Amino acid sequence: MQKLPRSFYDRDTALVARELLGKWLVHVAPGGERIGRIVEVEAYLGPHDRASHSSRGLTGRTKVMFGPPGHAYVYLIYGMHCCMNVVTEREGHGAAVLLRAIEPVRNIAGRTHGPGLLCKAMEIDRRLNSHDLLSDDFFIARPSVEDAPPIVKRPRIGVDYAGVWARRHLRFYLKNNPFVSRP
DNA sequence: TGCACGATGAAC
DNA sequence: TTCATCGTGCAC
Repeated sequence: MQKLPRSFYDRDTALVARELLGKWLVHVAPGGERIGRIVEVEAYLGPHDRASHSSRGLTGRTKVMFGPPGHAYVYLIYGMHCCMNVVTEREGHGAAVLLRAIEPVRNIAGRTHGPGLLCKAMEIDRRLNSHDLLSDDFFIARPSVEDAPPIVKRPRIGVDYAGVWARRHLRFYLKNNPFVSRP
């Protein structure tokens, strides 16, 4: 298991999204070390992407997205669920990858097939917003044995308000994986 | 200072 | 299809 370097995140967001599939999300949480295999993600390209939070510019909430790559962007949605993103590209760009589903690897209880459920199972909340993913307690790693299963591309979920951007195939998941939120 | 609205999940 | 529940962004 090898921690991903900063340079992994400082690249094209859709490419980073695809390459995050199969990687391990690791959180050394109070309840123990929790590990999940990333099986579903969505790319949010930047301020020009109408589905992205960064399309409203640099605000209190989105400042993490405009920060340096390799940090966690965690926010509260619908007043009750947390969603976790990984900041990508160079500082100031405003892009991120939403983690939508994981497959349990170690110490994972409950369902994981959705961004809110993923955070609950991984013990991720807003206290981890802006946390550096090159830290030792919260990071993403390349597993010692990594396969390369086929990747499916689909429109993103829940962004119908985004016009033409809602139709872009920026959601990626591992084909036939039973832990994907919506096959 | 007030208010409409979610990158969701669960129940009906 | 409906609803719970509250932080954020923007209107006033």
